[in-house]
Amino acid sequence: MARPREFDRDAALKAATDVFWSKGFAATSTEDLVQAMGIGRQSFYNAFGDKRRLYLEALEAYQRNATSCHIGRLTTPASPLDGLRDLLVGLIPDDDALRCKGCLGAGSVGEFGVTDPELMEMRERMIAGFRAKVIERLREGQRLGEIDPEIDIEQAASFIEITMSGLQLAARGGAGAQHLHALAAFAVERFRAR
Amino acid sequence: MARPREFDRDAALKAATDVFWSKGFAATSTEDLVQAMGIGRQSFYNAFGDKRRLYLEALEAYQRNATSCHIGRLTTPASPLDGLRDLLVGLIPDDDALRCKGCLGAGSVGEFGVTDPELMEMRERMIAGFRAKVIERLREGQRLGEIDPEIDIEQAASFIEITMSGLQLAARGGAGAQHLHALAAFAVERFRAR
DNA sequence: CCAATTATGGACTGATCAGTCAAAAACGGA
DNA sequence: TCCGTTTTTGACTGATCAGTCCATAATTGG
Repeated sequence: MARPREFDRDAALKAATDVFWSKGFAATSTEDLVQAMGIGRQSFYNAFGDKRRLYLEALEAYQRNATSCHIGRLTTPASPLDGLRDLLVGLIPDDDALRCKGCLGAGSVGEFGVTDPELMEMRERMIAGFRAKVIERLREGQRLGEIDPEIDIEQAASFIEITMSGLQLAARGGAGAQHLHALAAFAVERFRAR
Repeated sequence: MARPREFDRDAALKAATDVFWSKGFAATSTEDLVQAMGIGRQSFYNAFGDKRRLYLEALEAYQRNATSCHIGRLTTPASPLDGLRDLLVGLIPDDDALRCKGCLGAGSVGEFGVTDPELMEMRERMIAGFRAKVIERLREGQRLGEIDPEIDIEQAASFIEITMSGLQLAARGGAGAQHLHALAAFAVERFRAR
């Protein structure tokens, strides 16, 4: 029907995601973006709307992928406690350049806080399914006697969430992989029944 | 000798701190700042250098004050575990508007990551004394039998640090005061000897 | 091969950015 | 009172911001 686009939309989105991930929304210019994406300015606006829409789309895709990876690590091991440990340890890449980018989702919370309703809605939507899986695994852990039976599951789930945030912010701040891996294991160990 | 300045430098710094705290560095314009500080543009540059220097000065004062408050709460109670709980619970203001600003220090880590050596140096300088106090209190807790003797103190201190970050990021994201207070208590309870 | 449609490249927009300049104003010391 | 020093005020700078316009190019269905 018409001229097809010359660039790979997904690849461009990925490139844009990396820029937002490293620099945040406000510090990223549209010039930064079109440069990194390797496309023209008009193609940018044609394909992605505007800077804000692109950010939302990048964040959504990032979160969807991240959540899926998290759930994979959480649910793969036979032992629930192992699953929780894999979840937390897996947040922290060994590669320095990657690790010190932190988490785009956490960055978004830090940058926008409660000021953007659309972002808050996205966060809630993304967290719900993940949290349910964590709760499931925690219950299983208690049933198997791995996890302290006196622990409140809902609170434990929230605790896992803030531990994830804390780890990711520490990673963004330059903390070492080994240190953070040990810390992740330490956190999970606090749940073990004795 | 010369014309004295008409505005209160400390008050202006406080006003600027609030803007950076709410909006972050990049999203704050110098116009925002002079507006909030209630001073003229040239007075701004005379008294504070430039936007970046002002940010550094605001962050330094903020951190110094915050750290001092943290140490106060940590060390006041007779029981080390109570001190640790007061430390974490005290991070979370009841006032919604204040709480959802989160922590300027955490915001700075999120915004700049490892990209700014001067900020990293400041972070390390600020954390050192505080961390020492936490370690002291943890040791005391173990000596008194309040804290699980099998816990590694260095890791526990790091764990307290990332829990603080996690709580503050959650607060910035809009989490409720009651919820976060309970979570703070939950985290400390993971240390208790049984 | 033409018409309709979409993509592309590059110039362009007004707004806002951080920071500066120059002149007037306000003070203390002589 | 007048001088030297600093603050204040408001206009101004070039750069960069996000986003648009338009002419040209490439494609497919008819």
